[in-house]
Formats: sequence, C-alpha cells, structure tokens
Amino acid sequence: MQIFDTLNNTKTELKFLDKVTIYLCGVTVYDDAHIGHARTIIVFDVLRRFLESQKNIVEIVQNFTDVDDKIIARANEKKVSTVELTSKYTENYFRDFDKLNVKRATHYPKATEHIEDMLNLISQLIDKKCAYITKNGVYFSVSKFRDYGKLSKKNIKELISGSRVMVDEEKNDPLDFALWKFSDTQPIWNSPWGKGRPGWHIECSAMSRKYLGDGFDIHGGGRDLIFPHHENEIAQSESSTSNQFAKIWMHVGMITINGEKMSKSIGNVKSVSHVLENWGSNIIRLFCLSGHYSKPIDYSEKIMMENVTKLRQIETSYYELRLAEGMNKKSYTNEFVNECKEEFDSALNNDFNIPVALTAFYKLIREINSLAADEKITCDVSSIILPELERMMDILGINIVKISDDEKDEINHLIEKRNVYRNEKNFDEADKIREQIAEKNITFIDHKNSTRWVKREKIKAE
RNA sequence: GGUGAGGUAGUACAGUCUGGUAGUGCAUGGGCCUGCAAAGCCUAGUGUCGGGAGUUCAAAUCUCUCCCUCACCUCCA
Repeated sequence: MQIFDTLNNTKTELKFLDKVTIYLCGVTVYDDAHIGHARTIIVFDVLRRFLESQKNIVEIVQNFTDVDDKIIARANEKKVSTVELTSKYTENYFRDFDKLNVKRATHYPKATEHIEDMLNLISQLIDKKCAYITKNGVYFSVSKFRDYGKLSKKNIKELISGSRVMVDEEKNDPLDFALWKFSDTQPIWNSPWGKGRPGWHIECSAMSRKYLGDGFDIHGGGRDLIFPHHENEIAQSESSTSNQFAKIWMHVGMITINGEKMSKSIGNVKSVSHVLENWGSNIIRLFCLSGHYSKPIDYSEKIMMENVTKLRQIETSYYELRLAEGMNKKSYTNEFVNECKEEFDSALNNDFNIPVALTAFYKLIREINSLAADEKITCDVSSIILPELERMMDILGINIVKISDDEKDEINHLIEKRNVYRNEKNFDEADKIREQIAEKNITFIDHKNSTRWVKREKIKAE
C-alpha cells in the first residue's frame, strides 16, 4: 500500500510486518466534537477497516487530551471541575462516534493517566540536555534538535521572525516549547522539578511510545496539527530515542462550511451530534469520504442532499439482492464483480484514493440495479454479488437499515393483498396500502412481473 | 511576508507521480417501465483541463512564468 507521507513529501510504499500500528491524534475534551473531527476519525476508521479486510492486524491508538489550559478555562467558566468537564465530553465523544459507526480503537489513552510516562520522557530529555528548567517550567530546546522544521518545512529563522507568540524572557529561544508548566492550582501533579502539569505535545510522544514502541507505522491527524504539534512530537521523540518516530505521516484535510472556515466567531461550527440528528451516520460518512482525504472538502446542505440520493441507490440495490428469489437458468459469472473489487482495492492501495474506490462501488450498484430492472436478480446471482457489496459497505462503514423476519412476512402479505386489488383495478385500495406502508419508510418497487421493496433510513433533513 | 494545497463540464470530484487531444456521480434533456407513481434502467449534451510561453511527433499531465483561491505559520481534527 502506498500513502503520501507529509514528511518526505512523496508517496511512500508501506510494508507491514505482523501488524499495522497507527497513532491518531484525537480530541481535546472541552467541548462536543464537530464535523471536522468526524472527518479525520472516519478516514482512519475506513483505513483500519480496509487494512483489516486485507487480513492485517491493526493496532490503533487514539488519545484524549484531558489536561490543557483551555479545559481549565472552560471548567472555570462553567463552574465545574476539570474532571467533571472532561468526563462529560469523553462520554459525549463515544456517544457520537459509536453512532457514526466508528470502530473502537485498540487503546484510548488519556493524558492524565500517563503523567508518569511523560515525566520519564521529560527526565530523559533533560539528561540529554535537550530540555532545561526555568522558573516557569521545563522547556524543550529547539536548537538542540537539528531537524526541527522538517515536517512542516519551516526554517527556524522564519519562524522566529514571523512569531506571534508572547515572548517569554525566561526561555532561551522563543521557539522553545513547554514540556512541563509549573502551577499551584489544580489540576497539578508532582514532578522532580516542581508541581505543575504537562505541555500539550509531550503526551503524544509519551503515549505513542508506551503503546506502540519507539517507532510505528502511521501517525495521523488533521492537517492543522502539522505545526507545531507534530513537529514538536518528532523533536521530543527522536531526541530521546534517536530512532525514526513514525514511518508515515498521514494528514487529513480540513472541512469548510459553505466555503468558510469553521469557527466559533462565525458561529458555523457543525457539531457531530447536530449533524447526526439531521442526516445520520451514512450520509455523514459518504460526505466525509467524498473527496481525497488529504484535500479540503466543503460542507453544504446541497452536498449532503446529493449524498442522500446516493444512499437511496445503495439501499435499493442492497434490498434487491437481499430479497432475491428463485434461480436463474443462465449462470451469472463473477467477472464483473471481480473487476469492481479490483478497482476498489487498488484505488485504496494507491494513497487511499476513496473517491476512486467509491466510483467502483457505485459501478457495482449500477450493475445490480441494471440487473434488477431486467428482473435478473435471483438467489444464485445475489450470492455472487452480495458478499462483495457487503464487503465494500463494511469497509466504508455504511449500515443499511435491516428488517426483522416478522416485518418481512407482513410486507409480503401486504404486497399480495395490493396485487389482488391491482388485478381487480381497485387502485384506490391498492394505493392505500402503498401509503400505509410508506409511513414505515418502506417503498414498493414495481418491476414488470414482481414487486420488491426497500426499507429506507429516515433522514430528518431530507 | 513565509510554507503548503488547489484552480478540470451547471455542480461535486477523479485523472497529473508512470505524457498519447478528458472521465465518474449529482443536476439537466429525451426515451423505456407503470393504472398512476416511486424506484430504476437506457440514452444525449455540455469542457479551448486558470492565462501565457517552452520541451516533445504528442502536454490536463513535464519545465518556466504570471494571475486567482484557500489553509497553516497562535489553540485548533
């Protein structure tokens, strides 16, 4: 598999050994997750599902930042403890992302539960003279790491001149960043250098090492984390181990809202829970996967509606296969299905090109609907196509509304009843049945000689 | 100012690495199917691939240059 590596600025072949190890920068739990968080996490969820479908064992670590100045400020504002605040939003995170059909990561380490690991790492950096102590805290000395700026392609001189950071006279260099900040107010922990709390970047270096070792396959996150967060992680981790940190840096593009940046001041932040409420997980996933992962995508109602159309097509073809009956005299070969599968997989293997994979997916959908139009979907045909359709849907994380056997019997009964009315040309009664069943989100599909049906997901915003 | 990503049909995207005069979805037109619908199928049209120059038998693709957009450079997925 090839993935574009931000560090080397080139597509890089990834060879996995016994398992694939991934570290994904998660969220700071001081507020509800928004659609931008969802995109990054969904992209990695699909990556994980794809790798697993290729028989790889995937170990994925996604952190929660639960100690941070912003958290403290928000907790004070709301007059709650930081623990109350972070546990609430951590719960909300799982509520939202379970609904988004995101598979749980292998580990969800929290910063506050790994203070020891961070202190050990900081000690090592001090021992190696890569860090120093001031009256405000412990700082990483950027000048001691020769490759600083290699990820974000920044040179240190420019960073200093363009720096908008408040100058801290205690620091040796304006670019130096905090590993540990001294403080007397909660939340604080003891350290060999004084009470305080960790800086933001150190947690990922410490926790990735704890769970994945000194080097691992893929480090992911949103593009906006490249500088300074990931740059600083590299500096910390590679200074302490002298090993290569991540083999590949994979960054996911931003989401804009109607062409504008998502921001609190504009008031256009789309929370996951809000978008879920209106559109549901399938539409959100199709939307988040609609452009190449590395490029920005724009959120708008119009785009979401287009994805509703696509979901409807998926539902239709899925039910056509599911409700197949009888056997076909002419055997259906799996040639076309294999072609779609091949295109789907090779697209994903080529820098995880999801839009191209989706084209192969929709190609299969069209084939199914085309066969269905000719009433050629029989059990034998379905048994060839359905497993592949389900495999693709599973990789994409698309969940079609299922139906119980009881409901199925009831619907088949109603179809028979309706057909009797239709034969009698009693269309008023026949249409009544159609309207009645529509309330349960079931749509009849009348082919030439038979009637099929689809149970549709109810989409509030539609 | 610096760095990066982009500018391809009405629209959203792919194709650029690995040159061979453009694809896919949605939307639109026409047809089919239907008792009417819905769903779907079939079919059609639309682009001087941001401008210009260069290399080449051949450029959306490589090189140079100009214009424009966006993101990041401060917390940010």
